[in-house]
Amino acid sequence: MTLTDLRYLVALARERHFGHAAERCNVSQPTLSVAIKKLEDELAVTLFERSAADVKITDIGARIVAQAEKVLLEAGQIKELATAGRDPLSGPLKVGVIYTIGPYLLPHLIPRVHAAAPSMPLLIQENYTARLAESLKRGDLDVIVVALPFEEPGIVTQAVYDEPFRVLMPAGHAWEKEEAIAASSLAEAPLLLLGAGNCFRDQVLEVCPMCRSGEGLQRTLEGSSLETIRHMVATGAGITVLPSSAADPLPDGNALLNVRPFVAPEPFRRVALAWRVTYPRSGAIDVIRSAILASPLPGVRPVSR
Amino acid sequence: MTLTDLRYLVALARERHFGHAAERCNVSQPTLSVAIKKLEDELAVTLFERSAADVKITDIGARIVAQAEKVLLEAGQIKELATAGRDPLSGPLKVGVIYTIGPYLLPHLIPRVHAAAPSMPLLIQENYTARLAESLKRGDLDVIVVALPFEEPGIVTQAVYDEPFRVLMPAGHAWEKEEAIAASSLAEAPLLLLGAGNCFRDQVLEVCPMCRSGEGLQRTLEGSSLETIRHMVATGAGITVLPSSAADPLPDGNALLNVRPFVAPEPFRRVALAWRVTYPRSGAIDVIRSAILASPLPGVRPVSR
DNA sequence: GGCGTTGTATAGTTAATCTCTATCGCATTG
DNA sequence: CAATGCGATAGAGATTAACTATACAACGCC
Repeated sequence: MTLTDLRYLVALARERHFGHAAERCNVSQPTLSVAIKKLEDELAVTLFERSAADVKITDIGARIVAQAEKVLLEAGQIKELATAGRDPLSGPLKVGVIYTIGPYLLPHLIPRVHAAAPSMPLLIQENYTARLAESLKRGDLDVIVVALPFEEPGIVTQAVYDEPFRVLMPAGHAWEKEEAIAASSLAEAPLLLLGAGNCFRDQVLEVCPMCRSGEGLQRTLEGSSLETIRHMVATGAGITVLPSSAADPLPDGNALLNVRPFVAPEPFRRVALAWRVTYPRSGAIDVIRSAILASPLPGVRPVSR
Repeated sequence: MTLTDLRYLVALARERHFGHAAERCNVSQPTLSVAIKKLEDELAVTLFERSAADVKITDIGARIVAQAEKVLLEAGQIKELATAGRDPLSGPLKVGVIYTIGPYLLPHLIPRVHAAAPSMPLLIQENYTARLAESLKRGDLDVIVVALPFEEPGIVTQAVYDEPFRVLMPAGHAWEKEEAIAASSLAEAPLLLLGAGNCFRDQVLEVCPMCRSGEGLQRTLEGSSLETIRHMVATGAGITVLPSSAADPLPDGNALLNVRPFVAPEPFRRVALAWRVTYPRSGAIDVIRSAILASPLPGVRPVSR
């Protein structure tokens, strides 16, 4: 029993004439004849009474035809589902973002994606890189925004932008008069750091090897956020390093805080998109990339593909 | 897209492993692989993300699988319907009976058929032979009980029983002392006849050629029934001829009526079943035949097949 | 970092099936 | 009784579906 057989069956029930039914199905009369006979043999039921005068459907035949119509209807729904699902910009997209990007990117990203792909709602999760990677591989996320380096089997990454680091210090700090800060100076002041698990913490420590080795005065704030740290800096608890997108939006004449770049070569992080190689909705990812690049993130430099 | 493809699809969605899914479908892994790929091409949608680690279903894939399950479920119903409908003794049987048999046969027939085939309800229509024949050919009836001769293209008949004719006369009639009546005598008395269209009327006239030619005293009672005629005979309005099943059930010592056979050779009618050659439920017809033969119709002689 | 393992895709072949044209057989009709 | 209409059947050809064998990719393990 195939869907084709059922189509023949329904056509014959409608036409009550093998020739006409065959024509409607764009097949020859013998083809339809044989198919119906095969169906009857398979079901071990007489579906039609053939006579010279006309073709009559049996009681059981009528019931089976009604069921066959239901099957064909449901099968048609499959094609409709496929057509509707063909558009990579339709259907929800599960996006993951690391904590140190989310608060600065998402407010810009979400409306831009919605404008570009109105029928692609975003389901967003913020988390550590490691957790995002796990969810991505498991299929709980479709695409994630992380900082490089990020290497995972089965995952491809695409750099989107580079983002320089800034030094944040309270108003009245000794370095206030400096134009730019040398990375090596970081060990001299109490440096406020995010907790373990945040890749940005590691990247900052990378910038300041002395801090990493524990020679500096750094203090780790577990379970905190860049925003909390910023407030702490404002109260004079120490200095910190922020990505430009988090540091630069502040009005430069902020009463409590000063932002300074590093001296060249500026340390920076490279932010990338990552998804499973097998993920089929590449169009959706393109939309995300474009929306990120269209977002006004101060200080960032796009990475050409 | 075939039902087989959908079965593969559902299996793969369940197993999330091409090899295991193929095994469950009793096909080789490449067969299933190719089928899924063909489906994906046809629907122009990626249903699964294949990777070394595992097989993930896409969002659209999951929706299509759910729909495929629905299709397969409905398709399975077809087989169930066929199985249920395979029994010729299941489902209603549309039976037609001529007016001069129905009242005497049906009270016996119906309970016997119900006993033999409890899930085959009878839908019964009484009518003239010509009308029954029309309904039978149109498919409004499945089998009819008529008197022979009955020849119709596409219709087969099977004699069931022979039924002798009887003479019915009022008590005190001149022929009361006769053991048997000669057919030729019928022209001498007022003979009450059914209206045109009843085959039994013609058969009676056949018995008595003089009556047919209008030489007798016959009176036709249009729109009447054998029972009405019997009452009229009882009131002395004339005599009549009845089939034995209608005449003999009377207690012989009926105060108002006398029943006499004809002198040999007794005139009789041959009652038969008729159905379309193409009618598939021959088992149902066998049940009807058996039930008729098991009915206590006085005077009738079974006709061996 | 090469190598074995696991798992899917591809190639090539064979077998089944589907569909076609041509024709038969049956029944009705003029 | 020939003509016609219609479904069934036969035989050929083409398509498709299945198999086996093998390639290929990704990961894990010494």
